[in-house]
Amino acid sequence: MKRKVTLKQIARELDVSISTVSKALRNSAEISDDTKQKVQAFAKLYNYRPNNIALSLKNRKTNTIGIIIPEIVHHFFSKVIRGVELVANKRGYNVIVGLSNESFSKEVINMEMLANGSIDGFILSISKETLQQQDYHHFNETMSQGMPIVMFDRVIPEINCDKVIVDDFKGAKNAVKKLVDQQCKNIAIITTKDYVSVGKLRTQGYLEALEEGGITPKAKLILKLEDTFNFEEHLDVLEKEIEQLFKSNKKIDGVFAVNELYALTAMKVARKLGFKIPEDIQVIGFTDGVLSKHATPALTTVSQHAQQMGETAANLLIDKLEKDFNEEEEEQFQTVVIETSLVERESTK
Amino acid sequence: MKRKVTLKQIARELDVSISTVSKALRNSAEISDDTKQKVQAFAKLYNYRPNNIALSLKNRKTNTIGIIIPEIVHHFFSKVIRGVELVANKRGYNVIVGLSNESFSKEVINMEMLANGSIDGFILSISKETLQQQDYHHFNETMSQGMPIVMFDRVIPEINCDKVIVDDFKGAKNAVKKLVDQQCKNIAIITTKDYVSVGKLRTQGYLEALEEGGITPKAKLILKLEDTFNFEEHLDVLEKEIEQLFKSNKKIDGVFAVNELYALTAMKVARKLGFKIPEDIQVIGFTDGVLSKHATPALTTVSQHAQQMGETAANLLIDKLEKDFNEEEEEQFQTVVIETSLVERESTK
DNA sequence: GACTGTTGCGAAAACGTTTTCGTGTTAAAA
DNA sequence: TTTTAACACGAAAACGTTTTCGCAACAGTC
Repeated sequence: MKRKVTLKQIARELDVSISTVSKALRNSAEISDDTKQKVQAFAKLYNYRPNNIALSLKNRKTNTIGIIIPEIVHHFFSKVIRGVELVANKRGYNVIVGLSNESFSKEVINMEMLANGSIDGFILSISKETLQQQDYHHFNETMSQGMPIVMFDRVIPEINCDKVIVDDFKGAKNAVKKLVDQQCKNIAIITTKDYVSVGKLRTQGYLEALEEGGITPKAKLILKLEDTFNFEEHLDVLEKEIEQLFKSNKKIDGVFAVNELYALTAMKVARKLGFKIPEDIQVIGFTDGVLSKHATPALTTVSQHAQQMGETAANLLIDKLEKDFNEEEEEQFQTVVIETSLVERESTK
Repeated sequence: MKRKVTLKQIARELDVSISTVSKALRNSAEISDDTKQKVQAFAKLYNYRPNNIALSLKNRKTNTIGIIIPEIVHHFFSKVIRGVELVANKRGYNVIVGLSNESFSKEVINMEMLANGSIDGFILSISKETLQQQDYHHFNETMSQGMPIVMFDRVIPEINCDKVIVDDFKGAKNAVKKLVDQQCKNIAIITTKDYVSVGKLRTQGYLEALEEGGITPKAKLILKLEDTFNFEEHLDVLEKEIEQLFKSNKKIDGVFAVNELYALTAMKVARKLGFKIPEDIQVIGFTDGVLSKHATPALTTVSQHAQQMGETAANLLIDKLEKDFNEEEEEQFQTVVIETSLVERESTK
């Protein structure tokens, strides 16, 4: 087991100084061709590679970006990571992943763990618990120490940083508009409580689409679910909630759900109750997931272009990291809005 | 924007030496209580945290582990990551993710990028291209430099390292046995070409289950697909292949598919051809995915316990990293086999 | 022969830590 | 008073780089 070879070892072997080795390897004009050849040959033979950690320390730059997400077993988030990794790698960066597991304290711990020199900047999506508690000190502290943050999807208006979001309002509005155009008269929405910003925005989109379609929204048709509850593990609870919705509103002919699971479950319940999709009830979901594509019938959804979000976030962050800080002209933050698109499949006419 | 405070700055402010600050913060007995208090108070005020990079350099230990996977937008792999992250975090490690995208060269590049000091060890699953080319020099080189590797799922017998695998053979055999027990007489398998080790093993399990059930395997019922082809993007091709299988074998009454996509598509095609599931044809998949659970009918699958694989791999790696290397008693490698379990849902009787 | 310029290389600092060892001061023991 | 021991702290090395600067040796110019 041979240890990794260092400049010092090469220097000792060849009886030159460390500086000479370093310069020879970087092809400095200071070094004679003879010496260069000797050193380079030796380095190649022993497969020398500069130690990243030493470089990071010297350059005060790790070329690594941290991404903190609430959950990784989730199509949306894993696609975002893919996007981040893609551009990060292309631009010479590594990606270090932290999972908050939707918990405030894990989010804080993860960020503190990485903020002490391990990375150059963050890309993150805020955990539900943090959103609820509205405690954002860790974001502000991190930024005040000169570490840039790019937030995506779940963001907070009050925080000053780059953001990549989807036009939740417009996406939802278009989806519901589609239902209205298809002659749906009683369109229900299955959404989350309002503290989840995306849920709130999508609900607003729903309301506006209805109004523009000349339909008066009815409170009975709006099902707001507690999003902290883990429905994936307790599908039956979700089913009951939705069944209740259908049973007390027999005339529902359209459903807009703010995520994949809600939409799928809605279809399942509807089918159980004897409705045909899309003949009796049309359903649209909101997601970037794989379930929709393979569902029966395949689910029409609002696509969020998760990978593109990841790519955009990574580019934003790296741009900021590599920007020349001589130009001290008041730091500017951007919010990039990714357009959603409606992927029409079989659950709508 | 205040820079992160360092020992040196604290030392200068308080007019003591760097050593004293360092010792005071670690509560060394060498330092007087007075000085300790002074230093600790100051450090707290300025929110001092030791720089991880400097520590890594000093300790020649990064407390970071690298995980290289072929694809992240994939339930199995993201669950593995979750498992890895869980125990890594618990044991004080960070996780850095590299995606090979099933490509040999990206796998090599990613590993080289991380092997130069950025991490302490690897957890990885081999890309398809690497498996095909059978070029494993990068694994051997990495290990010969003293960096441990733990492989999971897609492994190579010839390589000496810790491994975490699923009992593909047994899992497949049990699944097919279940079909046999359910009186299926013409059981087809949809699998991959043999260079994918897991595909091969699962096929063997299928064969043995048939033989034990007194059924003679028929070549016509074995569909081996080229796994490098991206079926997720070209579902129609996959459908045609499977449709061909059904059409030339009208008496098929059971299907065992080595992954989720194949199984789901088989169900879809079968339904299209007028078969009822599970009445006419029973289907079992192999996976840890989410599609199976939400399919209609819900798919019976062999669960791989992906998260557990990740946890096991992480523990194996960290154990090795933290093992006292004084005991030079011939390094031992383990292969941990995770038991699969059959999750029975609606696609079987 | 004295100056200038070029070439080729090494010493040392710096990045931020931890840790070993040395040392000056003071108090206790002889 | 002298010796010893305890105490409190600082200097310096080390981890592996890069880079600035200084300097010796030599060649060329006047």
